[in-house]
Amino acid sequence: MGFFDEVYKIVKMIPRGKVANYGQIARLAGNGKMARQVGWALHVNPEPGVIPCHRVVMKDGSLTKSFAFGGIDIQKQLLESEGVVVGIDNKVDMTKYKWNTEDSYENWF
DNA sequence: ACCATGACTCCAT
DNA sequence: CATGGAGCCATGG
Repeated sequence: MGFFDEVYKIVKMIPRGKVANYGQIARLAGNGKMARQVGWALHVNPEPGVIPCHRVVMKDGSLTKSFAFGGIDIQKQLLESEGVVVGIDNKVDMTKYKWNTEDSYENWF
């Protein structure tokens, strides 16, 4: 597979304690307009413990309400267990926790 | 091939 | 800041 593999590979690269948004992953996978497909890819092929999909959130930091591993509360719990503070409105501070791919070149060095 | 759906995002109100 | 509509594209019926 092409796009899906890229998505899984990239999601696995997200550092612990950081989050990424769908559009960002889509762009890294080669197609900046596939944000929805990224979410769909994670939804149909969730590999708990392998793909840290709880680190993928909306562009504004909102957690997805259709999280497939038990709900938004589980995702929130997983994030906080990694040190990512989730607000009462289920949002994270993107300016503080966003995965900076620019500084992560070493990942595909 | 067409239509509906969706873990998205952008822009106008 | 909240909401709604439009654009987006892969998948499935």
